[in-house]
Amino acid sequence: MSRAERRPTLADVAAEAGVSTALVSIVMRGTPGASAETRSRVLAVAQTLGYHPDSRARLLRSGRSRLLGVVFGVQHAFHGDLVTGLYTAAERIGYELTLSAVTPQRDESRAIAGLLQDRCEALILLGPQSPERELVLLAGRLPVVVLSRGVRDSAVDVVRNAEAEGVHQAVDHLVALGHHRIAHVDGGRAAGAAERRRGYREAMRRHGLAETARIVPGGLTEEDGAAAGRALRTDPPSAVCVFNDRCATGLLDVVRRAGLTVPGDLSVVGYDDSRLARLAHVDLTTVAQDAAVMTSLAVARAADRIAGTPARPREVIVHPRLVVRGTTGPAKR
Amino acid sequence: MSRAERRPTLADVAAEAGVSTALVSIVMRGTPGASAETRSRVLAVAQTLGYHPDSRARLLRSGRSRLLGVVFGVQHAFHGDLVTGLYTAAERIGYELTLSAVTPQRDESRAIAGLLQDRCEALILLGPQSPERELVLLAGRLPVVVLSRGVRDSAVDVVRNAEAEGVHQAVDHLVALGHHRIAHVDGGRAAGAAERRRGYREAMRRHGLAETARIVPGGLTEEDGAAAGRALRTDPPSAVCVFNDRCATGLLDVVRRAGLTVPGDLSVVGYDDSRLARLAHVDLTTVAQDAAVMTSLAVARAADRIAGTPARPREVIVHPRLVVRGTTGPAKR
DNA sequence: TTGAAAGCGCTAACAT
DNA sequence: ATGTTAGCGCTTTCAA
Repeated sequence: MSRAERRPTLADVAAEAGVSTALVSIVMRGTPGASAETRSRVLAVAQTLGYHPDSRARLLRSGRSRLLGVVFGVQHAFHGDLVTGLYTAAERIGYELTLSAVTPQRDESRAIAGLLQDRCEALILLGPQSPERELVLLAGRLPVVVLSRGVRDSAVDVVRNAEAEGVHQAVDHLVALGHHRIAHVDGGRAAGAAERRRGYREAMRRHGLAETARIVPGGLTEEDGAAAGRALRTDPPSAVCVFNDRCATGLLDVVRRAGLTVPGDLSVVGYDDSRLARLAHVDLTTVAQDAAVMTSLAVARAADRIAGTPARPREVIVHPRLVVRGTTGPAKR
Repeated sequence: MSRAERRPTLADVAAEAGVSTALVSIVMRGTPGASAETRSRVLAVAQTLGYHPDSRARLLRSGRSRLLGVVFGVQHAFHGDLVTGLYTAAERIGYELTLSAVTPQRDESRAIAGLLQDRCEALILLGPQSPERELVLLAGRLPVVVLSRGVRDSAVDVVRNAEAEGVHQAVDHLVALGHHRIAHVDGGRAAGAAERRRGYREAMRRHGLAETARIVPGGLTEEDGAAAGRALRTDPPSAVCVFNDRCATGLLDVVRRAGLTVPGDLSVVGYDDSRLARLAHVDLTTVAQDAAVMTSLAVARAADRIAGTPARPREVIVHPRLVVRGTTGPAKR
């Protein structure tokens, strides 16, 4: 199993094909300026030699990297959806993605530092935790687009959801089904939680239900949802809007084990439209964030900033939509 | 917010500090060969100029990238754990990681091609789907370490779990609790499923329970588990070993809604010890794969291959262990 | 301890 | 359509 001693270079291909390196370069990049005959011969040689261009040398020479750095949370399921969309969007406009994960042992600044060394032309940060001043500092060095988090400073571009609006839709839906005692299990200090909480209060007030509004401490995880479910057992409302899908499934599990039926005794709405919610046996009514739209906006914005195109508005709001499934139904009597 | 026109280079720092670029290079790398005085002056200049070395140029010149390419599935929760471990292990021995994701729109060969362009020195593939011959071809170009999948060809290094052994432990545990009618919900054609199925058969035979062995078609997802749960409802066994944790939670959901108690009426064992299993309200007895061990082995193996150190055995087997939680209990009467 | 000079593999300007 | 030449920013001999 002999491994090639040295990877073949442009020069090797050129020598083998009997042409100049410049010509091989032209062929490899698919740029016009080579005869069809030469093109196919060079390609054939490259193929047999197992030649692959060295992107580092390429980028070093051309001065640009056409690289978009992405910081994501390796735990975070929704980030998976976003990364998927980012790849697609970046490819469409001729950019590559460099991924840098945040893990329990590798914090955000480490992840970012790695990308800076790679000479990314812009950074796309998914729900970053860094303090705002660090993001602003970073934005002084290169374009920064933040997803799923608000940033006040004008140096940073933002693409995010109209969080409150999603909750409005959820509450409207529940009210239309005849519910009045609608509770909200919140997300604590998680990104977006404050806004969703506000959305809940607004919607309840708008329906004249401010009196029955009830906010239960929740969180991001199934665990948090389970705790909230236990807290609700003594005096259950007829419907509940939960911070996210994971939390909602935890809650569902607990209330069902307590003997309540869903949506008979309790209607439940999640948030995210994660794969979890779509599972047939979960079948959770939820608020969908459009990952495809968010990511293509983010990539487009990054590209604009790199190109120096004035991009306005700085903050793009994506509108969520309610996906009605099986966990919501008419209020009893 | 003015953005720097051009990033400062080594030459800029050298000029500003009044020394040669070679000397700055020495200082920046922390290599011996510069006076303490020069060192601090150069460092100060670099600091004020906001100089960051260009890793591409650096790697191009030094001929090595010290880069390990990792292919992972964005969807796959356990891959998140593995990536976490890989970062830690790689850092320990002075390698960097380059991540390349497989998404619904971006297949494995695309992910691998990207890494090859980046001049990774070795590839670590998490549960790859590519046909074996492609992996072998790849291994002809650079060291390849495969995790969580067996590969017969001797060109590819493998780190994987003793899948069958995990199921042995699960069955032993259930038998010790007095169970006889133990079913297995399998993983179909998923990676590792055949082995786990075999492990189940072996264990049942060893306990003289070959007669009562029963394999129910399952799969990887909650959905599959739910279907298996429905299939079991008519004639439920007293215990069931499920292919993985996700599938197990789907099954749990269905059987509980059908009125069975766990572990009173039915004991359930999962596989993976995913975060899911550890949740307090799920509290699933499961078979743990040690991600930390697997990843440090994989990284060490990759480094050995890169260094040309003979690495034996080619296939490293990591032993799983049963984690007993709340979904298993004594058989009735 | 420091500097001069020669590339790493590639692309871009300019010739031919 | 093809070749020549000059670097990109850095590291690495080799000399001083």
